[in-house]
Amino acid sequence: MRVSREKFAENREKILGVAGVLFREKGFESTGVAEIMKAAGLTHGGFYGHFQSKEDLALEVSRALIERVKVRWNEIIAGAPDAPLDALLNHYLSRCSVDDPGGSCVFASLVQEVSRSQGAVRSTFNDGLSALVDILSGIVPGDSAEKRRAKGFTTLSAMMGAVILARAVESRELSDNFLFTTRDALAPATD
Amino acid sequence: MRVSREKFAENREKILGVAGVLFREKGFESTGVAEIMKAAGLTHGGFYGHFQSKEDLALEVSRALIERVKVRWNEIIAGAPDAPLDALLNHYLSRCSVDDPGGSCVFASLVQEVSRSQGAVRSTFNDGLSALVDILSGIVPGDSAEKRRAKGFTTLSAMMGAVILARAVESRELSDNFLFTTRDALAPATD
DNA sequence: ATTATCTATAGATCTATAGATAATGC
DNA sequence: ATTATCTATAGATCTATAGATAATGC
Repeated sequence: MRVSREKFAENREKILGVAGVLFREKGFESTGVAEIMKAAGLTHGGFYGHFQSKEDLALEVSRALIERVKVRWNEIIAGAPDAPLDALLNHYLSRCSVDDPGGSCVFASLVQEVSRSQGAVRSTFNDGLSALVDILSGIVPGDSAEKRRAKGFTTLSAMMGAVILARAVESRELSDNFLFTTRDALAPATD
Repeated sequence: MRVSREKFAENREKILGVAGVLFREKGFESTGVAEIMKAAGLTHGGFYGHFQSKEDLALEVSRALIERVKVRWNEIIAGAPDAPLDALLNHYLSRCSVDDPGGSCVFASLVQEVSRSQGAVRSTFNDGLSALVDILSGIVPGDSAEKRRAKGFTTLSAMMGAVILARAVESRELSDNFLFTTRDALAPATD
């Protein structure tokens, strides 16, 4: 049942897409190759025509998802020149982020698992986090470049922590508290 | 090779101890029963004389480690009545925390994995997080009880996020930045 | 003829159990 | 006699591969 070159490329994108969702929802380790291929509408064995290994797929998915976060953040910032930080916080610290891990920030789903690993995926995550600090440093308030850079680190820590904890608790009320107290604290009228 | 009742209880504690370290270092899923028993100096099959299942062990370990975090936080607070928040931040946002996951806060290692699960372990984590918010609400500055409670949520988010990100990055410099900018931001001279 | 996919399976895990072994404690 | 541990293994995963199948594209 061979398939055209075009369809082959399409299948590859399909695998990357479903893997991106499943990895974020269930973690790298809990998501099997067979499960990914089934979700893509293909058979298990066909996977190895597209990727050398599961690790290879994990790396490509990580790169794509991290790039997507950066692009999205920059779009939101460009779209709200008057209050870029507020816009970004409203986007990131939202119930959407918390309730749809499969479609949201890859770091908020997978940092801990990746922290325990070594290799290319971890390096990619490292570079991605560094890039997010840089983006934040450019939009936070602060008297000096040094202070703004420090605020980049604290802002990312608070954002990530809030989403992670908002996902961990079971009641909507507690979850909302983590999200919205952090959003309000990071985007005060005066700073 | 039967063993005395006393030794049996000792072996159980040993299993709980090594499992606590291994779970925090490698995650629940990546740590096998055989590996735990080997680290405890016992054989694989003997495990099921002590615990009904791996899940049962995970629950007992989670309860013990969460209790330990609460006790430790309260000790630190009681030991520094003049500046309890500073003392707690110095303890939590330290290189020790970051470099020794096997001996540190169970949430900073396992929240994400537990968030993806359901059942008793997740409920235990939920209650533990709620308790930590309560502890923090009691020591943060603030004009009203409501503001202090809000600050409890933001403080926990920032603390947890900083340690998690400090573990994720590869360079000592980036890691220190997450830790110490957050520590300084949460414990300002004036607030 | 080439090649993308499928079927089937090897080999390496992992959790859990069954039955044997041997020391404790009545 | 009871019971904590050990040996051995069942049964269910999971990644990766080998060989067959069948449609594309020269």
